[in-house]
Amino acid sequence: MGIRISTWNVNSIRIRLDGLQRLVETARPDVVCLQETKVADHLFPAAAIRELGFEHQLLHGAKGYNGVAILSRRPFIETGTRAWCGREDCRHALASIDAGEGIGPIEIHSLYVPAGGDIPDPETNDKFAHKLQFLEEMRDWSMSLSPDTPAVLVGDLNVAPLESDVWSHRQLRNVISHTEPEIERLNRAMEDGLWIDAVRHLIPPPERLYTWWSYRARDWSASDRGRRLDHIWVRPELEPRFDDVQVLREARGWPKPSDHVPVTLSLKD
DNA sequence: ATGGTTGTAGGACAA
Repeated sequence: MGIRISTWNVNSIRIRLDGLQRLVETARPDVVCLQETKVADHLFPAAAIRELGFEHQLLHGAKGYNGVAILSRRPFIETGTRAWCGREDCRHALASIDAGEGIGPIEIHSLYVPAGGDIPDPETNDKFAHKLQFLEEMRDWSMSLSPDTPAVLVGDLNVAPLESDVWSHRQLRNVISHTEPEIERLNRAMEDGLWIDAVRHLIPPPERLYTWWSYRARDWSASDRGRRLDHIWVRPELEPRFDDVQVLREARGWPKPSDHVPVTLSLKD
């Protein structure tokens, strides 16, 4: 049976329902993890999404900003949310789901790391300080996870760590998402066997790979000034289950696109 | 060169 897990920063779920349907038809996910749903739970378009086959929905949203969700064809075994940096700002939802006979239950985490504002100085920019603190907390949290439970962490981590994750390492090295302090902290959160970057395991550098293109470009595809901000990490024990990864670049060209595209991981039995 | 666009809002702010 295996399992297919998609992650997508939708930048408002209510205006991305057509896109979600296209994602479901194209990538055939069993589980969809969303970020930036930008809607309070009682206004979430649950019925329309149920129609797409996702009967089980874990919502963790707020009015206007942030918001994460996990949509599943299969029942949840357990669900939860987590507050980061002492803030209840709807950036993390988790659910355990049966991934099939050979794999068993896995814990799936949908995460939305703060973007961090514009100025890469934690002294003058509180948003950047928050982002760095969040990334530091990711290591502590990762080390606290049970070593027995296979886990997958997906979402908009808002950091493009590798040179081949950005259109120009030189021009972005002082731009938030690709600065040294962010990359250091993101790497610390993965090191020592905590997580494997599943996407780069299956599509290794130096191949360029992006999941986000700014809305501000005249022609996003022609200029192709993208960054890989959306990630899928898995605990090392799941590595033998890797089957395939798909970055749905074409979604950036859909009508009313999000600025992020979906990423899908297939795990096999 | 310090722009440009999208979204939630129904003005300013976040991304």
